[in-house]
Amino acid sequence: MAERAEVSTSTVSRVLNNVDVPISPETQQRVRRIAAEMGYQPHRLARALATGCTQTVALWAANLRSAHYAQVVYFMRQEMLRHEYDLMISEAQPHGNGTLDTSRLRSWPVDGILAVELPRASIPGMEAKSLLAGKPFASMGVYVTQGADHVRIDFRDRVVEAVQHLHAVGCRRVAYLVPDWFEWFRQCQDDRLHGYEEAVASFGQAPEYILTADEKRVTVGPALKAYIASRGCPDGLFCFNDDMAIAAYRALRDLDRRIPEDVALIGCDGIEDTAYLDPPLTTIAQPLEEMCATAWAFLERRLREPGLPLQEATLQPTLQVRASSQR
Amino acid sequence: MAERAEVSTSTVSRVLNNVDVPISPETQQRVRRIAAEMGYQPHRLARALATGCTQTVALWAANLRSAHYAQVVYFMRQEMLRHEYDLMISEAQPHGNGTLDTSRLRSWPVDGILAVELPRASIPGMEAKSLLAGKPFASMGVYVTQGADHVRIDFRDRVVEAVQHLHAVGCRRVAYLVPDWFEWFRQCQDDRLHGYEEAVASFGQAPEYILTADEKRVTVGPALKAYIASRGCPDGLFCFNDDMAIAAYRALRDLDRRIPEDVALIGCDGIEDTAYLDPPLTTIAQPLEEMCATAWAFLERRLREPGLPLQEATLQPTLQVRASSQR
DNA sequence: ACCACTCATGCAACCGGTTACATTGAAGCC
DNA sequence: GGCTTCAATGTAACCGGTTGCATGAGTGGT
Repeated sequence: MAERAEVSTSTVSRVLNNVDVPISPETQQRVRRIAAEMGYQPHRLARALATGCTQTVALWAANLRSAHYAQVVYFMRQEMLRHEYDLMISEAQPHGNGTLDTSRLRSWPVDGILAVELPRASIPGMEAKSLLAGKPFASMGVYVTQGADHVRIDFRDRVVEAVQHLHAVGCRRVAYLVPDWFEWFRQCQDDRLHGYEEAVASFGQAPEYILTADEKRVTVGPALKAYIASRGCPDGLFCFNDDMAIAAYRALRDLDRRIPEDVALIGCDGIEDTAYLDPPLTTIAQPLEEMCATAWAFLERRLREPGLPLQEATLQPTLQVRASSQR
Repeated sequence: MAERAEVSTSTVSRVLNNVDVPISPETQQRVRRIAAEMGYQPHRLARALATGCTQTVALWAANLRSAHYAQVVYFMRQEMLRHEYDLMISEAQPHGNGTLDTSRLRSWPVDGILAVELPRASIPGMEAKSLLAGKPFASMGVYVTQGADHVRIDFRDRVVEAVQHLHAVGCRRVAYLVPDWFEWFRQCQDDRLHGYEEAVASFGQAPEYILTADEKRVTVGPALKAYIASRGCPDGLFCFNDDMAIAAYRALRDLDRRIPEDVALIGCDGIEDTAYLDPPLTTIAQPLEEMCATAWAFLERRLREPGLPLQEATLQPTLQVRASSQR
């Protein structure tokens, strides 16, 4: 502590942290001036060690590679910047047994954790809370995390609207392109699944699922082609997310199916790129900025008041109708 | 220290850190067993405070919103994961005066900094090194950071190849779509600029620049349309990056110009999405995985040996010819 | 038997702050 | 004037580890 040029360290600490202990105005000014002169930066590690609070939160995303999550990282970081917190990033790495790998997270002392789309945490009996050793936790997204602060994106009504819209423009066979973790989705109460089933039921079609091994484009495209080759081509396609929809563009083009004339297409998430596809993709856009701001507000509040009752909010995505579903 | 059930804290520390002080085998086993039993996690803050090393690095990206940087974040994180380091993310925020805002970075005690594309740092007299208060530093990308470890992507030859390829397929007026920080680019020795100028000179065309206010799609598209309206349409377009190329797709479509028949298009960076556009975009793909691995290796080495001479590497991107430039 | 020396481990200072508690000096009250 | 009270600041313990140095128990040499 070079401040000893003037007074003792505890006084300095009190002044700079605005502790509510009375301090003479002259001393305050002197300390402030000296600190400014020498460009004093309190050592955050030391402070964190003493106070037990690091001014850092972790963002835990299901899949950092997708543009959708990149957007979430972006917005969340803007939010952190405003609140003078730092952001560590992590990726959800499911163990073989279906639990989440928290070892890396636990090792770094963050004050709290923000998570996006942790499907498995929403399965009863697998609360993320217990996995995280009681760290303040807020989650966001479609999958509701049991027993934790959560900002929910309620896709159901928009999916119903989207699929009925496909029917309205003349589609008579609307399939759902979806990763084949099918049982998970049912257990997770996936809104999209329910919305799709409700919608097709409303116009008397049986649900038709096109399953793909995962969400990667290199596997989705071939799976779709194979499906069409063996069972014929639906005239409407609702996709689990925009990434899969983008893969579908290419697969359909390779098969000489026109969008939207032969197949009308709708995606999910609202990735910016989809507006630049040819034709522009109809998609259900998530209110990411609001989602991030709300989740941060929840977490920040809980950091201050750990005993707070559960905080929950539900946000509505919006259907953006573009040319891929217009006839 | 709950370990006092057995021995004293210093011994525990020595055992778990494999210090080269002789320790009896029984003690070692006992300590290890107890530690395992109680799931002991050394408190990283405390360790960091004592050792002065946090096992954390910051990644500093020019623009987190773009899919290109999202990829970099992704690959870098994979690299960190392998090496048991944690990653903080930051974004380069240029001050009004052209320097970089390092305050957020300096505040959190990371061991070192990785940066991607810091154009201004490559301008003589603005070395990033001095800005970072001597923190170990490695940069990556097109813009070479003066006086710092650097992994360079050398675009020049590939850009020459790309632009000559446009000429070879019949383009006679190849323009360069580029953000209008034009003076910066010259000062930064931007390879793309030099490559473009060299290539058009090789077939006797004068360079033609289409300047845009920034790289955002919402501004690039209108700028391109306005340019074409006033000066006519080039038959070949080389784009500063893929994001701008994606914006160009839409603008050209709106103007009823076909790709590649009316305008042949080439982008830069190799964003995954570009393969799914219609037609798929010809692009110059950066070897991101290798870039990240090399930059990490440089930084890691410098953390161990601060006095090391400058480390530099140059990687070659690859021209991926796809339908957007084929006739 | 004694000394020198090595092996194994404990002690205590330190990293750079925060904070409960003690101390000091001056003002207020009877 | 002595005693209480409170404002202003210093002291020291603590956060949870790491590490230089000291100590004590064996061991071998003479």
